[in-house]
Amino acid sequence: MVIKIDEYSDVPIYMQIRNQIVIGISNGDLAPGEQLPTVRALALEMGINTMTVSKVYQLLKSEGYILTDRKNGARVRESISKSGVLSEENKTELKRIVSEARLSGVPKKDILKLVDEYY
Amino acid sequence: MVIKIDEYSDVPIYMQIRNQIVIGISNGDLAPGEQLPTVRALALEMGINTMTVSKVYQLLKSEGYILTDRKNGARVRESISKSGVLSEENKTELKRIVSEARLSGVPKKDILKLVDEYY
DNA sequence: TTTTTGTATTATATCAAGCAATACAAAAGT
DNA sequence: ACTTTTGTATTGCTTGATATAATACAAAAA
Repeated sequence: MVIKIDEYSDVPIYMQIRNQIVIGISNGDLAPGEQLPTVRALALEMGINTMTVSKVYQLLKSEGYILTDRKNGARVRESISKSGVLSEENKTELKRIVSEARLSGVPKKDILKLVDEYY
Repeated sequence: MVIKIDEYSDVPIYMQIRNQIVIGISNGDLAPGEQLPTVRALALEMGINTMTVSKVYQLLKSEGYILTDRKNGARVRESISKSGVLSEENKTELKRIVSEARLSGVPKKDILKLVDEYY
C-alpha cells in the first residue's frame, strides 16, 4: 500500500498517514490481520522520523484499528469494535462539507454518489 | 445567529467561527446581504481577541463568502461564485469520514440521510 | 550473541494560534 | 471641526503542536 504525503497540506504528516491507513482498512487495501510496515521501514521509505511513525501506530492502536507488539510489529485488528454511530466531530465536519458543497453549486446527487462510491 | 466555541476541540477558534458562518449562510440563517456583527462586537460577545475575528472576516472575504468595507462592516455576499465541484480537500475529508463511519458499523443509508438532511 | 521490534528519552527547532495594546485610514454622524 | 465607528495593521509575547536528531531500552526471534 502506497502512502502519499502532501507537504503543502495543513494536515500534519502523522494525521495524513493515519487517515490513509484508516481508509486502506476500510476499503480492503489492508486486510484484517495484515502486517503493517515496521516503523523504521515506513519512516525510511517516507523520509520521515521514526518517532513520527511510531506515534501514528500508537494513535491507531488507541483508536482500536491496529495492534502492536514487539514480537510481530503492527497488524490490522481482526475485529474492530463498532459503535454504529457517527461521532459528533464527524457529523460537524460532514455538515461543513455539505454546506460548502451546496454553496459551490454542487448538486446533492453528486455528493450522495460520492458517499455511495466511498462506502 | 449564535456561534458556539468548543474550547476542547482541536479545531482553532477562528476556524470554528468561520465554519459556523459558512454553515449559517448555506442553511439560510444568514441571508444574502445580511449584516454580520462588527469585529469588536463579536469579539466582545465571545470573549476573544478582535484580531481573531478580523482574521475570520478576512478569510471569509478571501473565500468569496462575504464582503467587508470600513463603511458598512461585513455583509454576506449577494452572489457567491459557484464552481460546481467539490474541492479535492473536501473529497479527501469526505472519504475519511465515510471510511471511519463504515468501520464503525454505521449503515450507508444513515450517512446518505445525514447528507440529505444537511443539504 | 546479534538482530529486529515498538517504545522511551532528551533536546531542539519551527510554526500556528491567540492575545494584548496601540494605532491608522476612511466614512458617517453630530 | 470633532467624535465615533468601521475594518485593518503593527509589535511583541506566550503557548502548544509538530517534527526532527540522536541515543537508548526491553522483549522476542534468529
